Amino acid sequence: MQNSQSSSKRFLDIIVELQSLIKEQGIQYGDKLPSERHLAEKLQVSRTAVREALRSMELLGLIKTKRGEGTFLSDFKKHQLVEVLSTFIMQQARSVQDVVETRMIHERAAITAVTQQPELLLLPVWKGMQSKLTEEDAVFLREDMVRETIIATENRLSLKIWFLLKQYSGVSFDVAITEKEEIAIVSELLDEMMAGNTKQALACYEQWMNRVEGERREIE
Amino acid sequence: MQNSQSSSKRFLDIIVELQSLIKEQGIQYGDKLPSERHLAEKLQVSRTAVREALRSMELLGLIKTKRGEGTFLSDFKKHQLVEVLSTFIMQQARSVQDVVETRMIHERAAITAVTQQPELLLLPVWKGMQSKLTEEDAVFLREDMVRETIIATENRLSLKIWFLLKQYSGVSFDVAITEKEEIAIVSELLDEMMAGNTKQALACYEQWMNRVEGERREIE
DNA sequence: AGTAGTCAGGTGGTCTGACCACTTTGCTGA
DNA sequence: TCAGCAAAGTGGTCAGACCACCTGACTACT
Repeated sequence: MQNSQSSSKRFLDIIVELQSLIKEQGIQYGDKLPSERHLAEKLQVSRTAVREALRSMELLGLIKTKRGEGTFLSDFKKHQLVEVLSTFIMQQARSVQDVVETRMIHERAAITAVTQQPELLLLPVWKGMQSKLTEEDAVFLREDMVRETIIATENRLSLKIWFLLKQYSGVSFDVAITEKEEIAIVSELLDEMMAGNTKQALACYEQWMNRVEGERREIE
Repeated sequence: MQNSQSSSKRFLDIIVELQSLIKEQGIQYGDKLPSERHLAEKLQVSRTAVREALRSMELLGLIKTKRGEGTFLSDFKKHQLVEVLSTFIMQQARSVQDVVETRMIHERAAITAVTQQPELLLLPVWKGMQSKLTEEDAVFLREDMVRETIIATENRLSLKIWFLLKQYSGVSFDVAITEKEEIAIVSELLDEMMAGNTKQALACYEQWMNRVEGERREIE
């Protein structure tokens, strides 16, 4: 993906050039990169500009630098990850709806996974949730409930993605639904989950989301 | 000169100092930061060093710079996004299995979404896939098939996440299943999808994955 | 021969001072 | 009054200079 802005971001161009250079020369992970001075000459920019690009890449974990020795290409997979993620971040999510929808994808998947693995239903967390439901405030319920569900799946990657999406999409779960209603729905969801009824649990979830959504429409 | 033996990464220190400075002065998202020259003087470092730190932060989306105007603290949500992302990136996914499973989460979600939206089933892509199935190699089938499905959902974020997960988990889809078998399964999956049978389509998908997985175990 | 010491060259880390391009501000003069 | 312009301030870039550190070759002594 070319960023194609009015090219005010020189150091971004340099990063791109650097990556294609790495590809061309077949530099492997752990190998040494050309020195800053050589890169500056090769790319026809100042060493300052090269360094700004390198420092950015270093902060992202793409490279590692050792004083007196040189700059080394870091691990492969981090590389790919960061590339796409950072591109996405720069371009900004096209719509908030994408973020919300993707978050819900992970939430549905967690509910499905938990209800289909009987051993996960024996975890003490669920009973704790049930008792809390009758006592406490409903404001944090959603967060706790879903988080615990995803934690139960033991997929840390999914958990992290969900976590960041949640922060990104913001939290505004206090309108358009009363606490009583929400408690009722969540309680039903929890019951269905513990009963191992995937379909019914998902239905509860959808109902819940329908009540809760719609308030975030004019955020952007 | 009070540096530095212990942590030779000056620009990292500067980032930390910058963030505490932001906190102290109560700078809000969207507010203007002190100019590079002022920061250099305040932190008792050169403007070069300040710039290296700022460029790193910019690549992470923490700040935005406008020539002739100044440097601005970026939006809150992006901030969180990047923070979590970078943490994740640094720590590395715990296991390859997480990545595979998360990828499959997105794939299942796409299949479900498409089969439940009749208008998406009218897209010409599917018929194109069907005809290709009888002609070409099966090697790229999986990739094409799944990608088109996710594209059809029009969730760009999910697509990007899937794309990076795919790269991350690597591709080794040519063993443990013959081309003929794979074509048969994919063909069935496609048929079920076009018929709008969510459940059957997902069942096909699971069957497919079961045949294809298991070969990637000793990659890492 | 083998070892310790020295030294030159390369590397990243930092700094200085100087331009450039751009925006805002405010002053000037008609 | 207000259009126009100059100055100041900002980020963007550059060249050149040190510094701290590492490596490797060379030297000199044992």
